[in-house]
Amino acid sequence: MMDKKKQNKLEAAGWKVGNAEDFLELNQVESDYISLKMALSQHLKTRRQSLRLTQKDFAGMIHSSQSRVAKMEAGDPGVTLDLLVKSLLTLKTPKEDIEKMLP
Amino acid sequence: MMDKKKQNKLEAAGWKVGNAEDFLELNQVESDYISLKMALSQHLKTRRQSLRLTQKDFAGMIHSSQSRVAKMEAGDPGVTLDLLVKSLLTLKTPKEDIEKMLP
DNA sequence: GTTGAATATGTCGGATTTGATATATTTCGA
DNA sequence: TCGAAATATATCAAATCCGACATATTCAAC
Repeated sequence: MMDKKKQNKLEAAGWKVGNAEDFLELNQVESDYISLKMALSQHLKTRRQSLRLTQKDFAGMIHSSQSRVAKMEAGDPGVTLDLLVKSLLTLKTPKEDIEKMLP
Repeated sequence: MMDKKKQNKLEAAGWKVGNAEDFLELNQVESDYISLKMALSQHLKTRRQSLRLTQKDFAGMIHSSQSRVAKMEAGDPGVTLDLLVKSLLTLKTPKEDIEKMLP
């Protein structure tokens, strides 16, 4: 439960609590998170293509399946950052490329 | 199954297949992935502390529990990048801080 | 040393993500 | 246009991750 003491502590740290602002903060996080995933999936697709790999070939490299690679590249919500990051690491994506995608 | 045609295609793209090198590549990815998670969890801990938030308070901010926050900060393997990234975004971690953690 | 707050550790049922499979659709060279 | 390769979409059981809770341990103030 959100008591006054806790609320004061959070507000002292600069956080709005208990009102509509809370929603906005969360939506901003969610929005950034989704944008990041989208950027990673887009980059994965173009990088795989530039390496002339089929989805099936790449799936083999990460011990997954063609259909899951397709979902990754389509920005399917049911794909984790973990899988996307591991995929980009497998394709030796340059650090600078990943930096550009950060929100 | 790994036929010769596919193998040639992968090797043309610079990938070693079918031998011990495959293991080394995968281990490198896994190693980078784990290092990244560790760096993120460490940073989460120090950032939360610098904001003078208890694990319980922060758990409330991300609608999670104190024990899960503890696991995040301890680098528990059963914590996803997704949760760590959302946490850092919630704490408005500067982009530059995240860039420093990339492998 | 006692006490209480903060953090760590273990467990669990439910929810989500996974690789696999089947199949539909698109792409593209012959 | 035809056919095959590539990609997209749907479904599923198994594996993984989640928040929640209980409890143990650490830490700091007194």
